Amino acid sequence: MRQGIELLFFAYRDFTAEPDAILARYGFGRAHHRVVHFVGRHPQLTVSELLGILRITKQSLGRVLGQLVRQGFITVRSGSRDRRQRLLELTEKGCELERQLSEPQRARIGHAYRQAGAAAVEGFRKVMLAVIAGEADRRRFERASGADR
Amino acid sequence: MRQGIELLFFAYRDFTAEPDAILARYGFGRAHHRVVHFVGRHPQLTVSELLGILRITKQSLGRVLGQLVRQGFITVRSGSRDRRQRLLELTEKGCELERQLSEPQRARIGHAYRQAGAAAVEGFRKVMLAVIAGEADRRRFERASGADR
DNA sequence: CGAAATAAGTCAACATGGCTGACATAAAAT
DNA sequence: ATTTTATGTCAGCCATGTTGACTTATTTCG
Repeated sequence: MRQGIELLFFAYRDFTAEPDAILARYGFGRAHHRVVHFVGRHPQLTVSELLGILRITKQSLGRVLGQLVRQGFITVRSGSRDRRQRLLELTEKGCELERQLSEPQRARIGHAYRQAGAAAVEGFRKVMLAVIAGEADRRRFERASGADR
Repeated sequence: MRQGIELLFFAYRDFTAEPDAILARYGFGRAHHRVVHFVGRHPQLTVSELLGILRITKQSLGRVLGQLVRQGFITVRSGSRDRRQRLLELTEKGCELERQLSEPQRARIGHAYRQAGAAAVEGFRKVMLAVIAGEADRRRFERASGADR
């Protein structure tokens, strides 16, 4: 039980260390990474959806999102169905940043998956899903999910 | 692959949410939790060992550790073998705090383990261990480990 | 023994990224 | 026409990370 707690601590610590080093070169932090990641995975994500995922305040998000938009990593356009919404998308530059940041993480996870084997990965997914609190968040991970968001 | 990345993000986010709320009642933050956790798990831990685990600077640790010591959650005494070392231990009050903080995490992990089953837990452990970068850190998780540190 | 290395602590200053609270604007919904 | 919703923004606070400089006590090593 307590081992599980520590596994999460150490894994997360090492999992974030490499991207953090890359982010520092851009003058960015972990918060920027999270935004770039989720906008990359879900093009046309709205601000409030992003707030719901990150569980931070509008003001906290505003700071990092503003920097990413002003520096040309993310584009914003109004929704057509609801013109109040801002639909977020990565620019080419943003995609490149996302690739760079996720590269070490994909390598680390890929290595871990190969090392552990397919059956272990299955178990890993099961446990991690059960750790996640909300049914809504768990649904993001449904198999062969074509439907985003 | 990218799912694995997100699983770690969501699991860690939910995993830390409940203790954070408890910590706020003490005027503490996540950093205090980490110190209390590792001192609890490894009585007589030294300052430099703790620094190695947390991967933060002496100054950052000094702040939170100082608060915990001054407020009577942790005791410090000099090592007998090496009198430069400070051996850290939880007080009764510190143990109580540790129990309180770990309670929701133990519940969450316990629930996830039961939900997923023993085989899945085995796989979870395998993958998580392979995500952890350092051989030394992985050794902390050896089976039936009686030997600490 | 004396010099160098090590464990720990401290001061100061700075950055990131959380937070609250208050308020503004545009668009949609009622 | 009013209210609600989505978003943005200003100001200020706090926790926790950072670098750099320097001190003290103790151990280790030539």
